[in-house]
Amino acid sequence: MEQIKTARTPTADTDVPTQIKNPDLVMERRRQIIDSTVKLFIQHGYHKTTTRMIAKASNFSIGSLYEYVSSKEDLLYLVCKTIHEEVQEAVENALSNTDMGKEQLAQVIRQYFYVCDKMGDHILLMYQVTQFLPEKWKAKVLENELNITNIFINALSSLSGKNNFPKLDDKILNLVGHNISVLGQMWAFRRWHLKNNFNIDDYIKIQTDFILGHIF
Amino acid sequence: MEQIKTARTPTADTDVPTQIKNPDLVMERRRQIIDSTVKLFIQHGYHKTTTRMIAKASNFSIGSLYEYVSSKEDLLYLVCKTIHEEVQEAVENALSNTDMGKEQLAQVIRQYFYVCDKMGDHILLMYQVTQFLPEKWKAKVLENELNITNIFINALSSLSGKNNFPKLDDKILNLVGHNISVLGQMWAFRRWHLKNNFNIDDYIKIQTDFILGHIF
DNA sequence: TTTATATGACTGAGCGCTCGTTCAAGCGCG
DNA sequence: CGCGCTTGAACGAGCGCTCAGTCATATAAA
Repeated sequence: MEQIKTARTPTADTDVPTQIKNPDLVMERRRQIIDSTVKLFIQHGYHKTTTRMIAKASNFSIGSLYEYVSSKEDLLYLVCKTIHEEVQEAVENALSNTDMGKEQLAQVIRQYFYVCDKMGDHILLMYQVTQFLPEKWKAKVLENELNITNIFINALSSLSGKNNFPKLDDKILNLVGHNISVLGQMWAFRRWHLKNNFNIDDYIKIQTDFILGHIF
Repeated sequence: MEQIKTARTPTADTDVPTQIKNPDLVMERRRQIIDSTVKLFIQHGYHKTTTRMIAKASNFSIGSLYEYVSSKEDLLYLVCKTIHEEVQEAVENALSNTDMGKEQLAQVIRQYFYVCDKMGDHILLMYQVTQFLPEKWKAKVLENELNITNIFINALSSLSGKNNFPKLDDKILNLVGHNISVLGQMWAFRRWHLKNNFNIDDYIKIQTDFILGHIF
């Protein structure tokens, strides 16, 4: 089975317009802005965070904020994109160049679940906030989400039929990939219950057994 | 393992205050209001749905609306509660009185997944909207969510160690119950991708294999 | 070096508008 | 009349976003 391409996003955010001429300045300032905005969105949610709060937290005037970003919705998109980039990078780092085996897959899962633990607030934020994106941005964000899931699907399919693993249908591999994605995120969005009963290592152990149990 | 109690909610909504004296009238009118509100929330989301829209859709004046419900947030709570009641009832109906076996569990899962399919919009709404509840209501809603999950956990534990099924740790059963819950909901909140690749029966088949594969 | 001019990042008062909520007045029935 | 219920105009807090203006710095001319 051929690998699904994961479209890599350019580091520059050319898709969101700005009034400022100097591109380096745009990068730097947007960093500041996005960082403060993520914190505020996590703390107060999207709607209760005002553009004035964002400006203040990033040490700008509102006017200045709107030189770097053309609307609150565009800013939301930048936030989502940044979070996805961070998750994707972390998971890709867990992929070794060595052949994929059962143990390597477990490693990737572990790494991903650790990211979900570390970035729990961010994952929750994504779930809460995607709905407010205008359609054009929403499509991009779902594409990014799919890119991450595809990492798992590719990992799975690269060991399907190899060694002593059964050759599995693409549909099944696809769905299992999604399951891995979602079971990681579940640690974030059900933490109100899970954290009372498990620590992250318990969770990883049981879920890895759960996932691998079926297939092998 | 003893069954976890699923606290049954009273049908009357005594927790949300009203100005109207006649309780039957309150029940009837609130039904109307909640029904229209669910539709509007699904269509436009919580914030873009105005109280005026709600009033108009339920054939009330805004003033009247506020006689039956004390705030938009309270109304949101009633909506969430109603949705949970509907899901819970449907799943409980799938529980037969006969002893739980592998096939019975599969039936419960199937029934639940069908509910998730039918109520996809509602499930999505719950995910989008819980965050806007004031703390006191949020706790209640999460409790209701847990009640539904506990149905699965109880079903699982009632066949743990029986017949030729392995005796499993409570922690594992607990987590698998949550997995069933979430994998059902996943059909709703990832439908933007899943519906392109599966129909609900494919989905149920593969996911049931996935879930049962680990345990037995 | 000094002076004039141009550039563009930055400022914040304020505009236009929306929305949740209230309340004084009205209505119909016993 | 009194009571229960209904009405919708009015309120005012709060929001995203704009734009006329300031000021530090770069460049050009004298």
